[in-house]
Amino acid sequence: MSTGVSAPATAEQAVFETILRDLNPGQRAATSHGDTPLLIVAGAGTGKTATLAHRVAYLIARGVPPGRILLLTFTRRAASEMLRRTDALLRSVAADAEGSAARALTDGHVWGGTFHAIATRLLRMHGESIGLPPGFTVLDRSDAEDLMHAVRTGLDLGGTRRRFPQKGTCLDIYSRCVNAAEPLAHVLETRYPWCRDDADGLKALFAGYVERKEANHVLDYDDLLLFWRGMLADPALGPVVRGRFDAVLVDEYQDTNALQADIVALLRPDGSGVTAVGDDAQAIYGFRAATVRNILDFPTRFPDATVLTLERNYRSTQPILDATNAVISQAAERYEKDLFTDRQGGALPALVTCRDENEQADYVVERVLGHREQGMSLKDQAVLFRAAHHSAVLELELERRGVPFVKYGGLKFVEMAHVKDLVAFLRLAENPHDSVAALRVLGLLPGIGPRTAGTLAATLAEGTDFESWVGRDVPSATSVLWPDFVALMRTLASAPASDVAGQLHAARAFYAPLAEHRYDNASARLADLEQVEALGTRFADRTRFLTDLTLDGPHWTGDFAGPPLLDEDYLILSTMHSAKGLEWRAVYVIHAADGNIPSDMATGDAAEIEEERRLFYVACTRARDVLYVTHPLRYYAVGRGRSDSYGYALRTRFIPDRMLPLFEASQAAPDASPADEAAPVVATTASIRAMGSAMWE
DNA sequence: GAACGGACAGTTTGG
DNA sequence: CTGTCCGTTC
Repeated sequence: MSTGVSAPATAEQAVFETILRDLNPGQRAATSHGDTPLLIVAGAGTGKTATLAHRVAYLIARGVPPGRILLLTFTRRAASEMLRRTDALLRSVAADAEGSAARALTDGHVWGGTFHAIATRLLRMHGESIGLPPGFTVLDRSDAEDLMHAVRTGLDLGGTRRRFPQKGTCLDIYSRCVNAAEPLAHVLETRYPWCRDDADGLKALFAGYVERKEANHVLDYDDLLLFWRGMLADPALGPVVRGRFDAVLVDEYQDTNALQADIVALLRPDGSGVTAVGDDAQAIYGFRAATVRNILDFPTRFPDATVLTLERNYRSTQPILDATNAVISQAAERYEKDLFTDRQGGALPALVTCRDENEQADYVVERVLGHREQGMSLKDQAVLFRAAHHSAVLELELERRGVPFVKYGGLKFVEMAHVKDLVAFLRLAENPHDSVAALRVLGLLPGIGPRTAGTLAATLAEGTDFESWVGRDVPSATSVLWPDFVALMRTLASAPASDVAGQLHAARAFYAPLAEHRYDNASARLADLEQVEALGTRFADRTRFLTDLTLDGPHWTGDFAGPPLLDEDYLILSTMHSAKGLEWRAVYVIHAADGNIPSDMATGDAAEIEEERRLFYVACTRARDVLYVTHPLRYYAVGRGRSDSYGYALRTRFIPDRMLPLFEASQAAPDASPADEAAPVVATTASIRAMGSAMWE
């Protein structure tokens, strides 16, 4: 106990008390837990983010320097949210405390970010000692596919004669092997049985891919983790990297993979200072080799681990919780958790049947505007769906009615072809060995196809600058532009790295006429490029710009050409995956039909269906006050042209009939003609035509 | 031989 | 809307 007169001790006590003040007993225990390994199993809405933020604050108050705390999250959005809360907490604590204590609390920065972003930072600092080129650049998913494709073509594996897995599939298989630490044969056997016969080809392909990455001075997403682990496993370098951190906190631990769990264990071999937070009921990244085993095995990996469970839900009303508890209770295996709340009031979640997608869109827009009239801003509401394209009809309706929205997930701004084109100029200037960037940029020039581009890229890679391109013999169609192009590249390569916007401007000036020739809707695309240039002004140097764009580019798409103004109100549209960790007062889960959730792309085995169930659970548990689950009965045939054929869809299997009492079931348009609803037509024009053709075939 | 333009098909989730 | 295939043009 304190001697009673020591003022600092008292002040310290006061600081701890302030940090713990607003927490419940479970959160308090987690926040103030000592140095032994800690696993917090936290149900949806139980204040997981708050607890982690408080724990970081508590560690700092206890004297751990902020710069020695590593906070690993799943998205940068989550990291900045958590750090913001930690910071606010420390500031309020510091305001009460004495001056010297206050300074210590707000001094220095916590290392916060995704595994990939932190890996990049550490590799830039220490990578050279394991032979990593200092100027390495990072390939995003589509760059990696491009490289895989180039290698496959080089090995003559992709020809039309033989069937060989698509480049995307090849990359998935490769990535699975690396992230799950499973041998190729096993991955093929268990997950890609139709590629079993291509094992030899894939091995050759992967070897070539790895070789090319090395020669190109590039790392893909998987490499970032692989090299981070490699540094930690090195007897000389490991202790150096490890020695940077006293505490490692991992959010969304259920969605980490074997490689990431290794990294955590290598950072803190005895587990001291490790805090992992997760919920096995919300594991939704199995397709990316995440494994719930990391949570389940945590106590085995760290025998002196403490496991705490948070069950008190602060987010949702009891009726919403009853429904979501029922959804997850059907899961085949899980840690029993029963979430409860004090928020007893509130309506049953709505389960709304719509005749078709258009009616669903109408219904959602009506409800959104209705809630807004009652004082719920658009930002307090979100529409969630399984796949990015599921919001297409809704987006049109929102645009038609002038409702602003921002869409998360799906094709990102930086993944659009013209944006990638522009950025590729800077990437090539940054790293002339990057053949993916080189091929992309060269391919833009008239007269240059894959072949010529390959030769030119190879010449470039022999040197370190663009001299070898000066005065080079190029196809006649290229010769007019070539000198300007080479001049541009030389300018970019020698330009001060700090002037990102200036470099983008120069590249844009060169690229604009090429884009106009290439695209029909060039003006819209050129407007996007101005946004990229504006984005560039926010970065201090080119390396950061390129890295951040690759690892965490802007996520918005939709009716905004750029980021919405902060004071503007807008509706959130998001994939269920991107909604993870977030919450809104009103949530609309649309397309809750079998085939969409569970996606018929993911009904291969029981484990996949279980993951879809958890995904649906994640979506529904985002709701605080009101939850709508809607599903159209009728889906018109997709594809080009107007087709009058359609099929029927059933309500998602995750809400079986016996769960109906937990919902308020209704029709989106109660005025529908009774005949239409009473006897649903089962025939489709397609099925009738099929019957017809069956007669004469 | 290489590039280009037109036609056509497929399209989960994400760092 | 992008990737891919194929016939035509340089």
